[in-house]
Amino acid sequence: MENKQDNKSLLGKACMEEKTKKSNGEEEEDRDVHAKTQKEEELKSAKAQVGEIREENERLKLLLARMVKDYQSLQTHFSNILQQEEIKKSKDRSPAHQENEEPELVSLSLGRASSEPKKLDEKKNNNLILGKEDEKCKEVLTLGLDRRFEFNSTELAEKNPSSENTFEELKEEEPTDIWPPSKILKTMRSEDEEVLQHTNLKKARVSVRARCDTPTMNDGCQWRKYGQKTAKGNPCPRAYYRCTVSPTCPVRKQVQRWSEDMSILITTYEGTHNHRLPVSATAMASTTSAAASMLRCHSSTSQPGFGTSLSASNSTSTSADLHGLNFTFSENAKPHQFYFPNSSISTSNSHPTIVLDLTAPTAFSHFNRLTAAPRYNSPTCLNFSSPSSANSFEPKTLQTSWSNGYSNYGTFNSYNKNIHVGALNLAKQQKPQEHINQPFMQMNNLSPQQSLTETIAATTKVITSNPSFQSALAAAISSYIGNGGSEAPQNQGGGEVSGLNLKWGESLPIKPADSSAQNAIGCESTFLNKLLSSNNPQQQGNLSIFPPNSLPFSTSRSASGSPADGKDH
DNA sequence: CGTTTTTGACCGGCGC
DNA sequence: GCGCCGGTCAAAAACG
Repeated sequence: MENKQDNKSLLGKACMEEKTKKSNGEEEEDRDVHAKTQKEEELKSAKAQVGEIREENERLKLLLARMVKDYQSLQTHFSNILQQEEIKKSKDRSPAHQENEEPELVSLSLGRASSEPKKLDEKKNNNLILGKEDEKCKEVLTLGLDRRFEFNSTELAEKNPSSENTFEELKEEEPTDIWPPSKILKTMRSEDEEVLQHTNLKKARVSVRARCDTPTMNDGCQWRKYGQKTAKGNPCPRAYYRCTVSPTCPVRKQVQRWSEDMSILITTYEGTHNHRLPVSATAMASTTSAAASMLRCHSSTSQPGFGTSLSASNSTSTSADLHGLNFTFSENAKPHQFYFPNSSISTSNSHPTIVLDLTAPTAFSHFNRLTAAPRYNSPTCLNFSSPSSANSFEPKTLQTSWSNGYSNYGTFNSYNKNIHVGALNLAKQQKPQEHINQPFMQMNNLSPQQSLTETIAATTKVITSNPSFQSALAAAISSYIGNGGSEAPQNQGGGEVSGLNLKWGESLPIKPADSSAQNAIGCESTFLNKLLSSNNPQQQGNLSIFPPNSLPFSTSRSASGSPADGKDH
């Protein structure tokens, strides 16, 4: 480079000296020098670009190396703990011993991923957890990365629509079970945890109860009915649906009218989508995922009667599976609680179930009766019937089509921006004869649409806007970003969490779920979506959310024009 | 004709 | 072991 510059200056000097000669041949020579200079500048900029790319490459390599390292350390932990478990199982464990161990198990299991009961056992000091928390957090997050790899692969597959197999192939390797890590971890947990894991393996369920005049709730996903049964204790048949967005998607849902108030539809979701969701489906998905993750937290704590809150002493960690993304985070030193509005948690069933009651306040009395019913046998019934209008995140306008899907667009006004979100359409237009419970709806004075709008917003909002939830999430993210986050590029479409400039999310082109979606409304009432919604004015019609199956802190800016998302068939 | 729904059969878990 | 029950399968029917 320097030589070239020298040459350039020499040439320029020579040029100046000989200018007086003014011969034609010399002018041509002058032009040649200019051209050379231009080429050299181009070369320079190109080299600079290459350098930047190299740097980026290095950063990515470092990130990958870190991930691999974390994975390996976890594997080491795994084998160590497995050995210790073997040794321990050979001994008879006294109940007292179990009791002593339990608090630690609680603390660890909350993070869902971690696996170090024995390590901590050695320390015999809960406070030390605080010191170890960061490390734990890293590991926890690392476990989450397993999932993120999966999602990343999805992203890759979407980036390369021609290679659709990418995701499929990876999926074959990935367990399609809802809680893949739990399978791995199962063997290395204590017996108590194994029970808990077992319940998780039995698939946590999120039951959403909402007023709905259609046979099925319009949650944005595509479902195919595969069975119907009349369950005991309810004259209304229970319909079984499976998600058909992806052929391998394990998600099922059951839909049943509540026998005591047939205007209320009970939709029970089970599983996590292993594919990208249409934007219109993210509202419900995020709600149920958050609830499910809370349920996992709940089930992984063995505190009695804590249905009203999830709390633990000293240190807690919790995980959230948002849009299929596993977030596991910890919060130190201070107990925090997650309140579930209108929700109840039941672990007495074979399947741990959390019930989100999205019926209007008017229906709340029913809900109370319901939760007292033996089937749900819930210790708790939380009233959230909404008072939270004070919440600054409350959207000024919200619409939903979960009840009928007649209106066109859901718009919420947030941060002084109108964000038009995708249509939430799920339900196909119903045939008249399918409105089996219409009379009940006619009896219902409250507009189902309105009530559902308010309640779904409130539900998600309360779950996700809980300061503890946010701070825990923010702590986890900042912890992660703090570790590797310098590599995280600036995301123009990122959202902010708890005041942290955490850039995340990915812009998803909004696309109606299908043709009928244009007549459906978007119900992006979830606080999460708002939280993660894009402030990116450049991408009209795009909404930055947690991409269902993508790297949460994606380094990719590929969102725009991704051909794969929201594709309905 | 391809896709979805219906519906009886089948299966596995659980309690007795 | 038996029966009940929830859940799934799969062939047939219905639908677009």
